[in-house]
This record gives sequence, structure tokens and C-alpha cells, in this order.
Amino acid sequence: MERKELARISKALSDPTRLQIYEGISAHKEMFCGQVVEKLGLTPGTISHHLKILADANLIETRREGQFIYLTSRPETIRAYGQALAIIAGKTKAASSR
Amino acid sequence: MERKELARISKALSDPTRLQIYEGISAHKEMFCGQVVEKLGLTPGTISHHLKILADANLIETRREGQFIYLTSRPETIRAYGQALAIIAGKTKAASSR
DNA sequence: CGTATACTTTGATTACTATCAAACTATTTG
DNA sequence: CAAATAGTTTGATAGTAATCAAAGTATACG
Repeated sequence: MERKELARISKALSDPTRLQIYEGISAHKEMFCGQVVEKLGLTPGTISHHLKILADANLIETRREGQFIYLTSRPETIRAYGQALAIIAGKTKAASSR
Repeated sequence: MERKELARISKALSDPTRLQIYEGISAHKEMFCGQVVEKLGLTPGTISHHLKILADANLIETRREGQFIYLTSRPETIRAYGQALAIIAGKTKAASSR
């Protein structure tokens, strides 16, 4: 994974509010934006902003269904991210991943 | 791992310059600040700033030896970080970590 | 078609961050 | 002690980001 993409994912995860949103979406199999707004107590505009950053980092997926936009998490992105970091961290020291 | 700490580590990794510094330190078993300055082409002040953020996130360790300050990476932090994220991401979906 | 609901976009504000230059601190060595 | 070397701290600047309010867009429904 490229440094730029690593940075994009890191940045998406670097805000406590976004982390909380991501945790919520991951914990529930599916949520729509209004639920996130209600749960976090922020304005729809702010939530929309954060969701876009998470989606741009491929951490979540959005799907429209009628008036609602459903949010699901993409665990494979976290997996690839963690793996890329582990490889970097294990460059010289400790290669005992398994 | 707490959300606040996850955010702190993520933020430390969210800047391309810091990622590059971290990669460099991980790749060489040991570096001192001057080497990072030379490699990155930024001022000592800027490098010092980034190193502090990485150290505050426990991603690196600093140790003074005479005039030099040696830098080593702490792979166990990345490991714990990746694991914490994997647990969050796997809350509802895909629990096949092992 | 008009109204309601769900979300997005825009503009403004405030707070944070990356960077540099320059002054400062710590350590070694003549 | 003075001078050199290695980092840190400070002050300034420019860019980025989180948040809100309000206006805008999309979908459903009467």
C-alpha cells in the first residue's frame, strides 16, 4: 500500500468523532445517516462531512435506498491497512507475525 | 485500546512526512536525528516536532547517548493498534482473525 | 404539483498543524 | 572556559480541518 493511501486512511481514523462513527457503523450491520446524526448529536452537515472522509478512505460504503443512505463498514480496508503497517514496522526487527 | 489513544496513533501516522520518518527508523535498526534531517531535507526544528509526535504516540523511542539522540521504532505499538482496529472492524462482520 | 423527509453543499468561524528561521540548551573537545 | 556539534523551543505564517447555520438537491407521498 502506498504511503499516500496509508496517510489518507490514518487521517480518516485520526479524529475521535470519526472513529466513533466508524465504530458505530461496524457494530451495527447497517445504519443510515439519520441514526448517526442522532447518536452523535452533531448536525447533519457535519456528519455528512465525516462520512465522506470515511468513504473516500474506503473505510465505509454508502448505498442509497429511497430517501435513505445506508452505511456499511469495509473491514477489508482495515485489514490491508494493518497489514501494510505491520510490514513497515517489521522491516528490521521482530518478524514473528506467525 | 481507548478511542483517544487510537486517535493519537492515527494522527501520528496521518502525515506523509511522519510516515516517511517512521519508515526510515523502522528500516534502519537505529538512527539519530541528524540522519533523519539529512534524509528528509527538512529543518532540524521540523524534524524534532515530528519526532515528538511519533514518540508521544509510542511509535518510536528516543535515547540520548552523548550528543546524539538515537531513535528506534516500537513495533509492538503498531501491532496493538492494528489489533484494536481489527477488533472494531470485526464487530459484526467477519470474525476470522484466527 | 406541493409538502415533507433525508441528506449534501456552501460560507463563515474557530482551532489546529506543518514549516521555517532564529534563539536556546546540552554535550563534547580543544 | 570557548567553540563546535546535536537537538529543542519559540514565534510567525500559511494551509488545513471541524463545526454550524442555512440554502440546496433528491426522493417519497398525498
